[in-house]
Amino acid sequence: MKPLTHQVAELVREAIQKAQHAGELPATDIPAIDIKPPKKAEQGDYGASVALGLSKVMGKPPIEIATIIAKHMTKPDFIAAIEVAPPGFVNVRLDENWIRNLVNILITNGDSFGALDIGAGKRAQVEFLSANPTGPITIGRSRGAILGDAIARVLEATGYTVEREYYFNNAGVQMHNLGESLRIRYLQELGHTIEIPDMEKFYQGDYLIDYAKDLINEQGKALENADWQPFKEYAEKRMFQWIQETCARIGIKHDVFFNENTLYDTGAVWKTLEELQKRGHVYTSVIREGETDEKVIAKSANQQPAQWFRSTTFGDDEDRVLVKSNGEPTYTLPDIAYHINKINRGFDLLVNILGADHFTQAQVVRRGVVAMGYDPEPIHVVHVQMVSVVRDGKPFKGSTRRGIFDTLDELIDLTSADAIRYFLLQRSPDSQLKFDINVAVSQSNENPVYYIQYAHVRCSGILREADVRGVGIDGADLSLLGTEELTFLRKCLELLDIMQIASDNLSPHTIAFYALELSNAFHPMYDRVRAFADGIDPNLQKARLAFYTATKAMFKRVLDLLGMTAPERM
RNA sequence: GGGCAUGUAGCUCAGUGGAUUAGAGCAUUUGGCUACGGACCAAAGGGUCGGGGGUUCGAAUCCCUCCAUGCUCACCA
Repeated sequence: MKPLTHQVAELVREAIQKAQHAGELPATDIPAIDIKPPKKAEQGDYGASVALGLSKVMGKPPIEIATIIAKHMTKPDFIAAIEVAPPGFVNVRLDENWIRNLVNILITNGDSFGALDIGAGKRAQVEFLSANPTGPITIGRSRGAILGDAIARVLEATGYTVEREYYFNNAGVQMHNLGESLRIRYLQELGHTIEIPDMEKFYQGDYLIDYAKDLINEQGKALENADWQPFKEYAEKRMFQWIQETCARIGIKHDVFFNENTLYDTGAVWKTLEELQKRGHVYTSVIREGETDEKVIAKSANQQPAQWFRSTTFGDDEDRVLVKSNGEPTYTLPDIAYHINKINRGFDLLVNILGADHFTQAQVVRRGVVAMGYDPEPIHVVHVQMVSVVRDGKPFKGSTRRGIFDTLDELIDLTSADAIRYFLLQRSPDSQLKFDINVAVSQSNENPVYYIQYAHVRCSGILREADVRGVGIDGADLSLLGTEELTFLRKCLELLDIMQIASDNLSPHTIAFYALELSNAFHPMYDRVRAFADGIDPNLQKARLAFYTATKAMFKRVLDLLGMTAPERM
């Protein structure tokens, strides 16, 4: 199903075209038609303001244009009435029995309600959390992790076949240092007196002491004379286990772990360089072309030449180094190769979640992709702003365990996976985020997570009661549902528009907001629309039970889309 | 200094050209439990949409400018 706003827009467009053919409206271009719910409910369900904009080009008063449009509009089964309102709106009223039928749709297919076909037949990849396995997931990274997963869920719901990918590098200096750090811990645990060398490079995390003990349990002294490599491999294995365990706790699972090394093994990195050279976008020089800073010039006088990407051709402020003077590539080169690899895997949409601090790098890579002759259009980079954690009104300082700061694990322990997912998804990625631990753990009306889940719990309560009383919903007469229920069902219908927006803009926070609005529509109604009131008509009771069955499915669906649980009891 | 982003109610934030009145949650004030779970509900107060210009019939939304805040401008990874 398409969002009704889109269907109505299409009806309006067709009506204008028909009127133009009939000579009742001048043959002008038709602008994009925006359909919005009017401010006041009594003005209808959807309104089009297109006549106001057309007034000038068509040389007619808006009200006249609106009247002509309304006259030519066809009326599908979901529309009860088409009306014209000053100064020139075309308003549409939905058919109430059609709305009531949403109850049946939700009961039978609630778990796919709001699904769209935007991405039907298309493949999307979402790359997120790509962190080198040198430590546990930090709070800082968790926002991107949860956003990436939520975007993947949105894309799945809007028809895409989605792969979640984790890109990592296990061959760099950091991993060498990690291996070396574990080696030192291992030797220390065996009783050797080893000084911790360079504090800058040494990984201080106490977990390495635990790993060293485990390693001794498994292999004894066998590695006493080994170099850093087996330690690096062991640390990496453990670290990935840890990262994946943390991910599992919060509902995240990657389909593909892509090792940067494969880009070297297959020669892709150097092929990328050759291709860029062939295309004339690379030069060899000790210094950036056009460098004017005398300090930089003086400093580089004795250096070996490096290979530069002339990214300024593609709008960059300055050219970037691809291969350092020591012959090693910078991250830019394998990053470009990686993106080419992704494009060649045939995805229609490539989403990449990065911190705001990676903005420049992402731009360089994009320019590299263009320089390689590829269309960068499928690549969408979402940058997330910082998240700061607050407890008791003060910046949160993580665990006192040495070397492990601000882990996502600790935050899950302190709060809950549901709370973290909701609070991190609640805001637009563009806005900086304050995560207040006190609010996230509070079991009160400060906490929207409980407010939303409580709606599901209340529905469950009603259905439990129905079970006890042996009342079923078969043959429910939905025409008995009143305005309160209809208001809620109209709200349910909005999910289709929300999904469209969330998918188009890669913005799951709209769903988080919607979940709160839906709860806001639910609770007042729950108070008044009772299924077990004294002396209630059995037919009305049955209709309302069907309605609450649908309502429960609706909350389950929305919570699913956010990756949150829908509890039966709290 | 350049780039990107942000600035909307006391607080946290939605809202990327339309309906005489700019929304939500929390907080504040007032009222409501013999009910399917009160982790709830009803009502009220609270705004020069950072400042100033401009475009438009119409601007929180588009353009210019200024101010404030965050991130970023490596032969780092």
